Parts: sequence; C-alpha cells; structure tokens
Amino acid sequence: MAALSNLKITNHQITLVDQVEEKLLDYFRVMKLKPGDSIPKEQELADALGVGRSVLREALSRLRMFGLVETRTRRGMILTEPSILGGMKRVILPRILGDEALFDLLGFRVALEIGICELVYNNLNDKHLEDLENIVNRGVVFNYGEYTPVSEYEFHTKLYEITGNKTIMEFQEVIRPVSVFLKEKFKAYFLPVNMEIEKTGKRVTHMDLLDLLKKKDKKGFSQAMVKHFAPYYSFLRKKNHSNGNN
Amino acid sequence: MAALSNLKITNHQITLVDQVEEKLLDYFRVMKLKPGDSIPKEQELADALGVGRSVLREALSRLRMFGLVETRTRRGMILTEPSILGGMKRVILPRILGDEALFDLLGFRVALEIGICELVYNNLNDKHLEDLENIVNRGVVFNYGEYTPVSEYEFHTKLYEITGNKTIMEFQEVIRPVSVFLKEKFKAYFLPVNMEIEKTGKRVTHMDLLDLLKKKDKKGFSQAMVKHFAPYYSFLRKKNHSNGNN
DNA sequence: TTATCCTATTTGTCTGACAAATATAAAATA
DNA sequence: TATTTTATATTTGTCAGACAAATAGGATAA
Repeated sequence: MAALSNLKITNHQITLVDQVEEKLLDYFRVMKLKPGDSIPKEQELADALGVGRSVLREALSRLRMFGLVETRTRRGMILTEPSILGGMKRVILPRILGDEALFDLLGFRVALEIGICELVYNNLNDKHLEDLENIVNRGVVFNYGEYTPVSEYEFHTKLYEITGNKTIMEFQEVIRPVSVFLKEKFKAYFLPVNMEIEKTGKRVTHMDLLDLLKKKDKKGFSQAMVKHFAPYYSFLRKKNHSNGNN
Repeated sequence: MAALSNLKITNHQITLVDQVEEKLLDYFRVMKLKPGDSIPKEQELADALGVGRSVLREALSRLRMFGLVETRTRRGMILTEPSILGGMKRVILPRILGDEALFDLLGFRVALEIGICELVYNNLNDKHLEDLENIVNRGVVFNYGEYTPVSEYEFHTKLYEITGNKTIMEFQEVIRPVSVFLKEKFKAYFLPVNMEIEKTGKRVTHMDLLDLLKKKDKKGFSQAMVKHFAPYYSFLRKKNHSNGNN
C-alpha cells in the first residue's frame, strides 16, 4: 500500500527540537495561519511548549531557513510564504549524494523536461520563438556535435521559462549541478554514445526542436525531445556503471 | 541570463546562523567529505568559526533536519546522505502557500507525470502489468466518471513506482496534498468539466491507459496520458480563478 | 582472555545575561 | 493643538556556563 513508509526509519532518536518543530507546524495548520499573520514571541512559545528558549530557537531556525517564518527585532515573528525548493537547494551536493540519488535526480530532470512539452506548447508565443531563435543561432557546438554547456543551458532554461511556472524554473536551477557533475563523471560513457549519434546522423538538434515548434507540430516536438534525451535514457537504463574513474 | 537571480533578495538581514550554515556547507565541499566521514565536535567548530555554541547548534539543527549530519552522544558527528525532498515535505502546507505557488506545484506534478511515460514504458514488466490490472479492476468511480481519490492514488502511485526512481516516488507523496487541496478548493471548476467529459465520452480511463501499455503502444500511451490530464491543463491555463468560495 | 565497572567526553537542554533594534509612551517644541 | 524629539520598555540575536544522559575507552576483576 504505502510503498514509501520505510523512508522515515530514522535511526537517531527523536530529539526535543524535532518534536517542537512538528508542534509548531501543527500549530500553524490548526490555527489556519496565513502569510502575514503574527505568531507569539519566543518566550511565550517556549513556555507554552515547556521547553527552553534554545530548543525553541533551534526549531525556529529550521523554519526560518526556508522562509516559513520571519523575525524582526522587537516586532515579533510573522509567517511568510516559504520557498518550496529552498531546502532542496542546500542538499544537492553532488559530491555528497550517492550515485543512486544522483541517477534518480537525473531521471527526474529528464522526465520533467519531457513533461513540460505540453506546457511549452500551450504557452508559446512569437516572442518566445524569437528568443529561442537567437539562442539557437548563437549556440556553439564543441565536440562530436555536442553543445557547449552554456548553449545547452540557455536553450533548455528558455524552455522552462516558457512554461511560466516558477517552481519548474527554480527546479532547473537547483538540479543543474547534478547534470553537469554526472556528465563529467561519466564522460567515458557519454563520449562514445555521442560519437555514435553524430556518425549515424540521428542527433536531434536545438534547431530541429525550434523548427518543430515553429511548425506548431506538437507531437513531433514531444517525440523529438524524447530523442534529444536518448543518451540520458540509455545511461539510466544501465544501472551498473562503474565509478567513472577508469 | 540568470533569470532567477532575484530569488535571493532576502529582505531580512543575514544573521550569524545563516553565515555559519553556509560556512559549514562550504567546509563539507572543500574537504570533500562523504557520508560516514566524521566532523569536528561542536565546541571546536564554534571556536573555529568564532561563534557561540548556540549559534553553531542552530545552524547544525538545519543540517540535521535533512539528514545531512547525524550526531550521537559522545561519538561526535558524522556526515550522512541527505533526504533530497525532506525539506520540501515540510513546507508543502497548502493553506499557507499562495495560489500561485499551488498552481505551479500542480503544473509541476502534471508535467512530471507526463514525463515519466517514457521511463514507465522502458521499465515495464509483466508483474507491473498484473499489479496495474488488479488496481484498475478494484478501482471505484464515484461521480461523473471520476475515480475516487484512493483509486486515483493507487493507479498513479503504481506508475511512479514502475519508474524505479525513488526521488520521483517520494515527490509524488510530498505533492499529493496539493492536488487534493486544489481539487477540493476549485471543485466548482472541475465538476462541470468532468460532467462535460463524461457526456462527450472523451474520458481516458485507467483501463484505457492499461490497455495501451499492454499493447506496447508507447506513443498512444503518452498521448492518452496527456488527455487524461486535460482537465488540469485547462484549469492551469485559466490563471484568474476566483477563490473557489462562491 | 573475557566480562564488568569506572571515568572522561560529547551532545542535549536549561538558565541567565547582555547588546542591538525598535515600537510605544513621554516630553519638548512649533 | 500638532509635530518632532527623546526616553523607555520589549523582543530578538548572541554568548557563557551549567548539568543530565549517553557512551567510548580504559581500568579492573573473574
């Protein structure tokens, strides 16, 4: 049923701070507080929860981190609208995350990028096409038909931007280091794949994608995007990569 | 260029805790620490950074929250592999997030769900088909051809599961409250849309999706998924929804 | 050699203190 | 009286010290 119930097997014992954090979030929920609403001062909260101010502050520190609460001296604390991916940003440290997590993130990114095709197509206007054209025209290919990281970045960032979805845009920024890191770490895999694609002329270029958008060919665009990401799909399908240090 | 550079305009002044948090993350990066590696004890870190132990602990509390560090009494602290979406889980509080953020999350979810089609298709095996069949067979429709939340949940969760991507699965769990909340809040929008779909016989059912998977019709499956989510797309296209309180 | 106990160390928590900032009240000025 | 300035009180940010609980590692006993 709940396939993910094993995610919360926290080995380390639950500390007071954890409990207070939970209690605070519950408090916000129960009181139906909204951004802008003020919450009691530290001492009051600490007393109400029966903990020291330091414990309360450690819990508050967590909530402050993703902008769920804001405090100004003497003015008390107010609830604010949190940054959804703010927390994620901090823990995306490719050198600390294990390969499995990194692969999952790459798969996540690729899936999302395919998934936005519909949104891109729905939102597309002439200004977007013009911008994309400029990006494609100044795009630089550096070896075996691969785009430079900057060109690649500009083009796909523009696609995200066209969706008009800020969370998706932010996600792209957060997850970029992972793609860059994996491409570098496993270049022994990607290089020959790219050479093969180049040789067989099967590459889907940014220009191709743009042309399909210009032609208002929705299905063609979606399918071309899938092809464009083919190297990643084949990479992810082979789960047993060596460490890339050969 | 950097379309998101305005994300960090933090109004509130940067506190010592924020700085220490940054310094700690830098320290991990620079020292190339990996999960399992131990880090200096609190007092040493505090002294090294020239701050009190309480400030250091507030920063550590944040890192502990996503499982980036773990501490055991007397045994010191060790780095651990963080939970990528752990932070996100905490701030997805539909009643606190604004409508724009909620819409963005819904769009994110729909895009991702469309995007996983390729991964689902790639990973699909007979056991998966059997499981899906069971889920579809015991699925319950409750009004105007709409599935009950449980049936809907089971089917789509299974699709996520087939991808074999833990981050994607976890994401589904995190974001579910948003879909549920929005569907309830804006049922005045969704109800007539669903009635219309039912009347015109254009509904793509879970059975339809399963049949396409059985037939190994990849393109058909992807396109059917887009149709299956049509109500959401049309909902998101109309940005100026009233508060749903009419 | 193995099992048990002791001690020192480290984290978790509490309390009290003070500086900095500022909302509010009080006082001074036009 | 209305407005500006000043003073006070309050609240957060930070530090320091204390102690309990847990336990690693050594000392001691079997």
